[in-house]
Amino acid sequence: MRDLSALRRVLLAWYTTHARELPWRARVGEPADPYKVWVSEVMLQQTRVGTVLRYYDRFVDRFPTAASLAAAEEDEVMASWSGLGYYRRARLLHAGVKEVVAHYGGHVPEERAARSSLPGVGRYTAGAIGSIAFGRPEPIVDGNVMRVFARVFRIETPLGHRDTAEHMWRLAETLVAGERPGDLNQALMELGATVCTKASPACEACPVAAHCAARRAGQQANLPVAKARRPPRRVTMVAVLATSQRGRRVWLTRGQAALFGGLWNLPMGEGDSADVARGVLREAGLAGRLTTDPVARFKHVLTHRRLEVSLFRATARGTSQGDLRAAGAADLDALGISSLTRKGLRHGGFAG
DNA sequence: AACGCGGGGAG
DNA sequence: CTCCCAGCGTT
Repeated sequence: MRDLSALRRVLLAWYTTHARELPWRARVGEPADPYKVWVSEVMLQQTRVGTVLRYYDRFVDRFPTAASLAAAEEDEVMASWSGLGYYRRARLLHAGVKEVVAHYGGHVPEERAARSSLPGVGRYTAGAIGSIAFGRPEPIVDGNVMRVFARVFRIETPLGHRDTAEHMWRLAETLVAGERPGDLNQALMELGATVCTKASPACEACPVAAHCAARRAGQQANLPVAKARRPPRRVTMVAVLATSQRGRRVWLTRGQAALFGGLWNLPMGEGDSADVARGVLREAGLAGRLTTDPVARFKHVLTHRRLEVSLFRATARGTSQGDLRAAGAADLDALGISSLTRKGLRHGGFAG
C-alpha cells in the first residue's frame, strides 16, 4: 500500500486503546527510563513477553540503575538471569552498562552511534531504545514486524533473505518517520504479537485489515514465507552429579564455552559411557568414586540441539577455586544455574 | 550468509 | 511432535 500515513494513523489509534500494560512501559506523560527499556529489550530478544514478565521485575528491583548493575558481581547477574536462556545476553548487558558508567556518566547515550556500539545492542535494540526511551524516529524490525509487513505489503520472498530484511527495514524507517515513533514501533510489534499472529491471524479484529494486501488476496495464512530450518542435532551427553563425602554439597563447574557460558553447571561432556563420565570428573578437577551405570536419563531440548543426558552419581573430593566449587542447596539460588543442571539435580535427588 | 546460542508456550 | 519468539556476535 502506498499511503503509509493512513497505516500510521490507524496503528497509533489502535495502540492507544489496545496496548497491554507492561512493567517496562512508561505511563502516559512520563518519560521512559532508558536503562529499563534497555534491560527489557535485551530480555525480549528471541523471548516472549510472557516469559520476560517472570524475570523483569525481580531484575530491575535488584539492579534499579545502570550503575547498580555495573557494580554487581557477574555471578549475581547470572543468578538473576538463570532460566531465561541465551545467557550471553546477560553478560553483554553487564558489559554494556559498565561501559555506560565508564564513558557516559552512567547515562545511556542518546546519540545513535554511541548507543549502537554498546555490547549486545544491535540494530533492533538500538532502535527500541532510541524510539521508546528517547522518542527518536528510529525503525525496529523484529519477528512480529516482519510478519505484519509480509502480510500487509504481501511480501512473498522468504524471511531471512538479505533482500527481504533490507526491504522491511526501509519500510519501517519510512513508517516510523513522524509523531510518537516509540508508540508506532510498539504498535507494530503488539499487533503482530496479539492479532496478526502466525498460526491464526485475527483479521476480523485487525485495525489494518482494510490496508492488508495479503488479506485482500486471501493469502494471509500463507505469509510470511518462512526460511528453511535445519533439524536439531541429536547429542548424547554425560552429566555427573558429584557430591561431597557427606552428600551435603554438589560440585559445579562454571562454563566458559559458548554453551551455558558463565553459568554454573554439573560437570558434563559429550558421550554416554561411564568412561566418559570418569573423564568428565577428572577434567573438572575432582577425584572420587562413580556409579557404574547412569542413575537417570533425561532429555533436554534446545533450539539447535536435542540433548539426551545420562546422569551419573559420584562422591568426590576437590578444591573450590576458580571455576570449580562445592555448593550447598542453600547456595544454589545465588548462582546462575542452567535449566539443564537444575533438571539434573532433580533427577539425581539433590534437592539438598 | 550461515551458524550458535535457551527455554518455553502454542497449536 | 513442530514452530518460533520484542536478536546479537562471530565466522
